[in-house]
Amino acid sequence: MATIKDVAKLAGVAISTASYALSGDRRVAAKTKEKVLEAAKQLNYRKNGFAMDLKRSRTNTIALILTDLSGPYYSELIRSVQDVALSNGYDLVACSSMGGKESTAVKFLREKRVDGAIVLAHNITDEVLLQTASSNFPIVAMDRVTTGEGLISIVVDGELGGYKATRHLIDHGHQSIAFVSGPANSYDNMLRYQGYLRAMHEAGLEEKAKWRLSGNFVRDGGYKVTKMMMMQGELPSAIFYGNDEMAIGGIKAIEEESYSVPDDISVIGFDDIQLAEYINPPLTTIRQPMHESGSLAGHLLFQMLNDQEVNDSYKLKVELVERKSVKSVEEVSKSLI
Amino acid sequence: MATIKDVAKLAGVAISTASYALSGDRRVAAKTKEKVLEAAKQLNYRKNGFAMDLKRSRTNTIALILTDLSGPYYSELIRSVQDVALSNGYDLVACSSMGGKESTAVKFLREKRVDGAIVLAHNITDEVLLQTASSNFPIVAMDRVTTGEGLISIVVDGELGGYKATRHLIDHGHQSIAFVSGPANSYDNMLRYQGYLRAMHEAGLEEKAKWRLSGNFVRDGGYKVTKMMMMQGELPSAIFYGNDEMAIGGIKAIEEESYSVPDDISVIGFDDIQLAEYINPPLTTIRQPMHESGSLAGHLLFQMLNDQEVNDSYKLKVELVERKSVKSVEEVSKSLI
DNA sequence: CTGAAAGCGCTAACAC
DNA sequence: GTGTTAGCGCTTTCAG
Repeated sequence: MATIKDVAKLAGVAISTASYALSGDRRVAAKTKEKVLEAAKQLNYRKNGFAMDLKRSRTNTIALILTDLSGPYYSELIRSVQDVALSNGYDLVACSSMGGKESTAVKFLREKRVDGAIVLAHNITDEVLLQTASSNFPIVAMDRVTTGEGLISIVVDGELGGYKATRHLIDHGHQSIAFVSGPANSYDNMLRYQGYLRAMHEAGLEEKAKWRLSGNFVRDGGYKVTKMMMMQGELPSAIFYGNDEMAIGGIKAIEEESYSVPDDISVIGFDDIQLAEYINPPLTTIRQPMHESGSLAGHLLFQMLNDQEVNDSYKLKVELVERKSVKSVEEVSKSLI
Repeated sequence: MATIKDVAKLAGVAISTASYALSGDRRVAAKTKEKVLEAAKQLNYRKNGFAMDLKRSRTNTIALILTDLSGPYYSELIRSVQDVALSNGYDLVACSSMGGKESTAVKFLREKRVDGAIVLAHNITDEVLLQTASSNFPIVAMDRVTTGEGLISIVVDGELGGYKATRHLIDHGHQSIAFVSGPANSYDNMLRYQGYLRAMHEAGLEEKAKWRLSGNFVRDGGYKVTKMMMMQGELPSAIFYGNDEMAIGGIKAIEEESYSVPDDISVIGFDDIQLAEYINPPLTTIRQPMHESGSLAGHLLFQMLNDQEVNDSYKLKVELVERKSVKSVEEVSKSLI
């Protein structure tokens, strides 16, 4: 591999001159520059990125760390972060935290291969974040509330979301409402559940233990849990699934047993993933402000990178998007007559 | 930022000893090692990744380059590449080629910030690929046929796909079949179109110019073009959309005009994106073997990285997945009686 | 305008 | 086992 040294030699100039010429410094004579460029081309010279980063001790790159690069949910988020990065003249790389402590993500953080990071990955411990972040290595954590030096957090108001979802069901006359939760250790899930409880209590409704089930935030979990619920006989009139994936699985289960959504059972989800609007019936759900949060995360990161003051935690509002998977009980009974 | 030098000094050992201790070389005494580790912890020492890469002149990382990180189509591909990378002990970063020559992607390639790359991004020119690839910087290009030193390619048999799709329609008795194409400069599109033509000619059918329209591979394009077609009056009995996105837009247009898919018009797509199975009616389409191609790309890259021989181009088969958007003309006419 | 030289932080011979 | 040292390839003073 040709180095700048080779280029300089071939062009018959000093290394520094070659460097200047290559990086377009204006003080090299046009003729010299041309010579260098020619030599570079001839040698198929490629500058070595690390050497440069090492010297500059800056990478001009930020990382977006996700649990699973292949998850389809993040598209909007990724896009907005990307836009912000681009408009700040920074590069963005995405990497996965699969593999926990050994993952690419953790390596990137620990070894400072980037100038800062946005992390949306629950399998990275708070400890790692706290240890890695510092004023010259800012991190924006999403969906968790850890803060510290150089570490700020953005969360979405899941409690409010849970409340809104449940309230929507109650407002439509539902009294028996099941909650299908995600993993027990999930902070998001807990918030959504708390919102659910608040709405239920406020309306003087009771949560039935047998209608609180866990589907682990995955489609198949929602499916299985719903099947189980149906086998037990007594059914709720509405189900609040902790996320859309589970709701999609749930709807499938419901329809397989020849019940109809929303005629027999109303369903509401959470997230508003892309699929939500395409399934049948289109899913009423709580929309996560992906675009806003990505964009906010990006901006905050750059503010920190530029040593500007930022708050250390942000909470984003959430909204209900009404589609066709919830029907009011009055309407349902009317149509039965 | 503490460097290894600081650690060594605090621990009272030489730099090399510190380095050995930190990287777990077995020849340092347990006690020394402990001292070093303790010092490192105290200083909150983080090793500098570039310095290491520079020294080692290897990064243990490969890049997956996509046009748009936020595209949802690639999930399966990303996952399979990720699996292969992980199981080879390599890290994977994904980056976007948005921004063309100035993009992160091109920078990563030119500056060799990784050991090799898989690129699925049409806005990166063949030239860049050819220039950057070399025996010690292998690149696997997907969806294009450029090859060169250290550069191999994987394509999916689009011609066959186009043929199969069209043939499926013909086998269902359709004679007037429209083709909605993607961008004119798209290689994929061309292949699919050729397959379409081959099937048409083989069946002695004629392509009508007015039924060959371009929807630019986007949903809205499919929608508009279909609307236009419908306004012109005479309708085909089936439409082959160059990709699923356009088909989804097209179906919307068709239904807005109170026609039904597949009762009035049969529709077939290409790609088998996740949505395809969820829309109404579920879309019959040609499945791209995303998982297989990702996995193949990964394996080939590692073979090249390990200086093993590989072919320089691979072509993957494609299969039809039959769902509900195509109906045979006999069935249709029967139901009209 | 050009050249010599000092490192950036780390690894890996090599010598003790 | 541990210390010394020579770079990896580049940028960037500082002299000339």
